[in-house]
Amino acid sequence: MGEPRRWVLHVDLDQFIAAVEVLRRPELAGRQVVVGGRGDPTERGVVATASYEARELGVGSGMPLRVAARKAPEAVFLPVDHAAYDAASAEVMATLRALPDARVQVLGWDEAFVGATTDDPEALAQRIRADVLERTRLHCSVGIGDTTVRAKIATGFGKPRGVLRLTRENWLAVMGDRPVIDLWGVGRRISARLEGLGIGTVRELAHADPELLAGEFGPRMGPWYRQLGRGEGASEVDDTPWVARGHSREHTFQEDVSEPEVLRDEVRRLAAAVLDDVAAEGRPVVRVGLKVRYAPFFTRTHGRKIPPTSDREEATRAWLALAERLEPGRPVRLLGVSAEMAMPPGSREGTTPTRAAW
DNA sequence: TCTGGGGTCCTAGGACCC
DNA sequence: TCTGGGGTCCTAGGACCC
Repeated sequence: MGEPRRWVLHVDLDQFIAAVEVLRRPELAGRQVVVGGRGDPTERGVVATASYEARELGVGSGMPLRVAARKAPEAVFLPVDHAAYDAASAEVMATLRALPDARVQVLGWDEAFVGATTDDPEALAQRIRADVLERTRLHCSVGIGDTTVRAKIATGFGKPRGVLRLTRENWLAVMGDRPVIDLWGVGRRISARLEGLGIGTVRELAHADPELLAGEFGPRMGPWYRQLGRGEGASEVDDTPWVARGHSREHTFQEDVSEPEVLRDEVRRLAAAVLDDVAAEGRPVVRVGLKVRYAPFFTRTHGRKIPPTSDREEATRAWLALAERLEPGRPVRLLGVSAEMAMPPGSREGTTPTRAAW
């Protein structure tokens, strides 16, 4: 047991979206459930979450719905229901905040770090699992670590409904021989570039030449990847309120669109939704962006800094001006509209690169 | 297989200025 | 004339996460 000390716990709900859907439709328990898009597997869209039963057939997050339907023809397909997940998530986070002397840093709908001082982190983890289950009827897994990075990785080994501890002492024993892509923050591309440097495992990354990494990835990301390989990072949970940098909306057309007037209407529609989100923050727009994905799948972005404005007409004109840059007649698959807002004075700037995910 | 939507941050390169 | 060096701002694109 030992002396009380600081711990980071990472709480992650098990198949969160699918679990929320099953809660309100108990008849779906034990069935193959796939949530994504508008719930129509003949449409353009991807899987948000699949139940474990569907995963057994090879259905996974990010997979096109049409592919999922081929792999799991018997599955129940449901539309994404943001409001329902928002509500369930709020209950989970409230449960965590009710823990005594705990700092809570929300990472997403179904994830949070909890910082606490205890001599028995496993007992705390089990209490969290019990509290969350009692209050929300949702199961979760908990990773225990001496850094946020290790806690986050530990959760994956605990799933489902489990608890695992990962610290400086056992990090390399557990992770050393695994491929770097298992690290949080290393994806397919970075993994391939590391492979090109002869770095394939977490242990090799942990011991890699810092100069080599800086040369390949730059002065910030190079050192950051080496730190990741060592499981190092923040050891304290940051529970200061998060200030959104921006808002965006995008839409994939069910069929490609070439008509300029249809595209302009879509820009106006997306802009209105973005401006609603921006208005809720009460900060002016300082930069506008337009994203276009031409058929079959070629994406471009256009952006422009603008004089700070909270005027809807003015902002909308800025987006429509960007839309003038669309290539006339070229079939468009997706349009997106984004806004960056002025940061309030004294607000926290980004800390580490993986802050990106939060 | 045919590829959503909402975020965040990093990097490279050009423009511009002294 | 055959061309510096550094800093800052801006834009586009890349990568990652849930």
